[in-house]
Amino acid sequence: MPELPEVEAVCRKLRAQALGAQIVTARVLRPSVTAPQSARTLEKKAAGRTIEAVRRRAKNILIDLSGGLTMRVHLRMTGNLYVIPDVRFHNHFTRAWFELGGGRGLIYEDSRVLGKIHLHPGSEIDSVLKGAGIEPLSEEFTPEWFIARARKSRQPAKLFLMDQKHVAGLGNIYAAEALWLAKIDPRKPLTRVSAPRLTALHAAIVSILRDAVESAYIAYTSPSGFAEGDSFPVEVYDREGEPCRRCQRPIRRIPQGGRSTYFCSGCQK
DNA sequence: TCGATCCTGTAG
DNA sequence: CTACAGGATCGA
Repeated sequence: MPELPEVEAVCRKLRAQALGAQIVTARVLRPSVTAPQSARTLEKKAAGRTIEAVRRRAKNILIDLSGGLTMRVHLRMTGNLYVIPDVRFHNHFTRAWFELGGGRGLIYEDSRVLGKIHLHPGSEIDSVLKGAGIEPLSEEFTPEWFIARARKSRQPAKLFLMDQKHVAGLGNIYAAEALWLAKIDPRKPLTRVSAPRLTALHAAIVSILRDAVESAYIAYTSPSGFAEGDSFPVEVYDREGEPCRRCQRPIRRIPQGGRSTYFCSGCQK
């Protein structure tokens, strides 16, 4: 579920619902979620603190707590974090819950339990996140920056986009979508892509992420409270064998870095 | 740069 | 049953 847009949407919603709330009790149902940190320590240290801010850096959700502690949540593949009216009604995929004032619940659910919840002193956060690449929706992410960076890597385009140390936040879906929009072959190193086309890729990344944040936010704000999957209109992802909407040739699926890459070999050169 | 690994659910 | 999953890390 989560790439940058979904993580951003989760943050926005948490801000609207949990800012200023106190964590009355914390409970970790699956200790592997906090490993290598101690689940009991998180339970003890989070209890009694107030949620002062909710921020996002790369795909990390940063929840600043009173007393100078920050709870860092990484959703990985199947994690989700949201508020429910009554903490007692969490489902069986819940791996940790936090009782908020008034009996509401901040729920961390994660069917595959690949995600993480870690506690850090506020002073430690910068060093923990220092490996994360540039924020693609920030002012600093310019075409010039992107072209310079792309020229330094010989990775295939798709792997470059998914490598969090370059640009933070793109995942398997939006990396493929951006390459389709910019008409770039995912196997081709960006060192061999022209500057105009890299500029197009930069623009594709920004516009896709912007749109996807809105789609994800709308999906999460839908009547059900939170939604499974958003309605962002994908052009290639999970469309193997279906016709490319530009040139009608069938979308292909190939393995790259142990993941599936979807693309159109007709118009992505 | 590839493969295995973390863990569980679901689709074919 | 097998394959695969919107992520990231580690060792060969």
